[in-house]
Amino acid sequence: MTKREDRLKQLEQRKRYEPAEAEARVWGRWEEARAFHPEPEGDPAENFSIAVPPPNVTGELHIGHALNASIQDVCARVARMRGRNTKWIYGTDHAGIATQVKVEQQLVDEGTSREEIGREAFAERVWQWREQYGSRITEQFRRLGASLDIEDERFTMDEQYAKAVAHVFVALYEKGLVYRDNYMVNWDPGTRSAISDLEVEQRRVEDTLYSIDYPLESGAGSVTVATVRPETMLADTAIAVNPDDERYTRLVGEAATLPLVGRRLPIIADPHVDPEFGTGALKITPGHDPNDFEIGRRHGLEEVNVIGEDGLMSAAAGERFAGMSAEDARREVVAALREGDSVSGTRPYEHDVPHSHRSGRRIEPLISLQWFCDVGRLAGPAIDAVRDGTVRFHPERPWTGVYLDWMENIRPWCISRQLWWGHQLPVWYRGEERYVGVDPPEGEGWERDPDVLDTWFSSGLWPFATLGWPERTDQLRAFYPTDVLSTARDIIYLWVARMIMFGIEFTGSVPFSDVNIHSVIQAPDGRRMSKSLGTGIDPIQEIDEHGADALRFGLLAMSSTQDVRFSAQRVQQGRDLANKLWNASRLVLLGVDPEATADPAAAETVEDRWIVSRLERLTESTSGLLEGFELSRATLELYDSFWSELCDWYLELAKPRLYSGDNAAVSAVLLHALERSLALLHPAMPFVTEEIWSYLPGERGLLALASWPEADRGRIDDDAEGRVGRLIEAVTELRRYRDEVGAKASVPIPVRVEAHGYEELDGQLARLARLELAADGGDPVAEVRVPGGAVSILPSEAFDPEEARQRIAARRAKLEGEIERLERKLANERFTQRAPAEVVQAERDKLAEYRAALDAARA
RNA sequence: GGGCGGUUAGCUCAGCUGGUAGAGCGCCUGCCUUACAAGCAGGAGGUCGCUGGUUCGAGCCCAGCACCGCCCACCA
Repeated sequence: MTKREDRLKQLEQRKRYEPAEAEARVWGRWEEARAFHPEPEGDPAENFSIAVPPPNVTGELHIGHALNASIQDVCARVARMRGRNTKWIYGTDHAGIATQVKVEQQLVDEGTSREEIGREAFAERVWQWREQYGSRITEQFRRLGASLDIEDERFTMDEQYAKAVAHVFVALYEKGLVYRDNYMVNWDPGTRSAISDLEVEQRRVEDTLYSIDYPLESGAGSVTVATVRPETMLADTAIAVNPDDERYTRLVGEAATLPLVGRRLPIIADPHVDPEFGTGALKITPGHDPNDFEIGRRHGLEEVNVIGEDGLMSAAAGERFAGMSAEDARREVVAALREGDSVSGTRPYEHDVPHSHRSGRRIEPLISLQWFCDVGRLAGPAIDAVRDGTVRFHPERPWTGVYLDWMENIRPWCISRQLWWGHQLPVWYRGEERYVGVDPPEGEGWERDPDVLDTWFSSGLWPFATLGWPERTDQLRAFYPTDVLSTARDIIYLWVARMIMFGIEFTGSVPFSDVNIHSVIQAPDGRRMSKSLGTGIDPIQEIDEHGADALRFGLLAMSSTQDVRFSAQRVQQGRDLANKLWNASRLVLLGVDPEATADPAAAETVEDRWIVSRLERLTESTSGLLEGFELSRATLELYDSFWSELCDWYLELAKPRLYSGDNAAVSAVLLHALERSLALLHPAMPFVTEEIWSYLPGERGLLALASWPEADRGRIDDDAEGRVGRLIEAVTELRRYRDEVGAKASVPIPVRVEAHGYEELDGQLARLARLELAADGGDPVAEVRVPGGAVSILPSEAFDPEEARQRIAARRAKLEGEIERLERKLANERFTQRAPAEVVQAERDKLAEYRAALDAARA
């Protein structure tokens, strides 16, 4: 037995596609060939590169990662097949807060804490954690078939990467774009760190709104203010009213006395105050409220801090309250005010309150000494790049607008974090001296700033820092700028915008030209998919059950431009398609002439020309859809064409010739159709297509490295498409007739074809519709309209004539209804006069067709 | 408070520049037809959220309303 015969025997025995077994083997072949590891040759214009959004090192692949990986893999595989030197940049993110929290939890479980073991030991623990779990996500990407350059893995805390981060910080500092300032920040009591505006989320909260009377200094009564946070009154430094509020005009310039504290509070006028709210008088607490902070700076007010970074009341709160938690202080302050009879009212009050996205704790606005990045000055070129199309969002609407709106109103970014895991600031202090530099300062006595950078600061450098920037490496020269970035919408501001800003600022070019924003996949019941809710779906489990190709197909098919619910049926559809591909391939490969090779030019019949033509159209359309990132449409169209056209029609049409002695031509066409289908489906379903590819005759390399088909318009054949199209319609009509009149499946019906256009196809018509062609045979008992005429049904025992009569009556009724509708439409002068001539003509043609059909149905 | 998106067959979703609605799954009927029962053939099922408007003609355009969801926002 030759090797080839052995392979075919194997194929014959494998009646089902078993993904688990095939996938491991196929991955091995790719890896052995180092198919996804490019050499840094050529230039970015001819090469293709795409940087994966780096997952958290300690994380696991979730369904969103799986979708995004499928999308990026389609892009990478198509580019690779097009012969472009393709690099899909791989790596993970140190994910400051998220990782630190996990490791801290581990320490707590061991009965210790990060404070106890110290900063250095803590960092070591995190690195250990990474060693332990860092490879898990890589393995998961493998299972999915993602053609990442896994050999060349990066990590945002790598030494080289850290150097890039420090370099950027220092450069921005030297330009004055990074600075240290005492400013109001979002303090997260949970992580005990400042966080940026983007890490804050609003939550609906039930509070109590207290009305408090502040006596006027003049002794002439009091001013009543409203607050949900009475404990902050201890830090009040003014009372503000609206300048147009006539009730208070007289009081502006006077002062009130702060109860419990005795501080003198000037009464000031500021347009921020809404006269409609409460009494129209607002207590101003510049130290603990972002609005009041702004008002305070406008009016040069004193900034008092009564709540510390530990969440406890500070000494400035006074002896009575110092050391209490803010919550305790609230109760005590209210009690004290009540003693003084200063509380004039309370009412329940529901409003939005900022919370930490990370810890879930209520944000404590504080004035704190932090580092900021003046992104406003980096935004200009990043806005222009999107405006002029250098960077394009897909879909363009609404994301271009979303991006631009945010960028145009961008505010300073607080970049320092009071954490231990992350890029420590390259800043040192010695007394009043400050040193900022990539390398540590010379000399004794320098102390390094303990803060680390916001994780998104380092992520913002991802597309170029992964390639070795700021060194001018071969990788950078070959693959930067990258081509595509794909992500969900939730990190457009956090990540995408910052990459564009940093990319332009530091490399002089945008980091990518196309940004694909994909769906967010929700749980099947419409809730958010999340581990804590128990609504998550594990992609690896899906792969175990249905295969990677099935999951990939399902995800690509279900995603679109809007959020979608996870659809198990789509995954199943993918599994079915993989199996269908497998079995259709068995039919072809086991039946084909052993000497044959794929050749569309071998087409000898109209149906051969038809499938060749259809495949060219499919090729053209698939390429177009993929270029426009319409992956869902592309995937579903491929499914439909392969299943309905190639399998349901062409394979059935080809069978008689395939099984005849003279099957050389049909073999060549079948192999062509199979090769073309495998190539087009490979980016979406790489495993099964690669597996089948290995069974094709002849010496051939990997499908992953084969060339992407280019549509040949010269092979598009309108005549063949028209004729086979009519054949399909006729067969369907006749099958429906058979079914309706209850003809037994196994008994052919005698007929006489009285239609033109079936010259080379009447044999196929008879076979597929199970007819017996007769030249004569007496008077027909019925007629079935088919394109180009009718098929007369001759008397036989194949069905019940009464059934047939009823069917004809029903058909006549339907046709009469249609005719009436069209007649009415065409009698309407406003339609015939105003509608375009071709539309009117089309309606007339349709009417004529229906009338002819009705006429024929009289038989 | 501002903005964006959704509402189409029992379920999940398509529907490009307006010309009498599509897919998968599910359902019904008939088939183990030698690639595939994870299959084949046929079928039923929709007043396209509501109300107006523009148009010869609206799922598609305009206005308003209802419900659902998301994003942004410094009214205590």
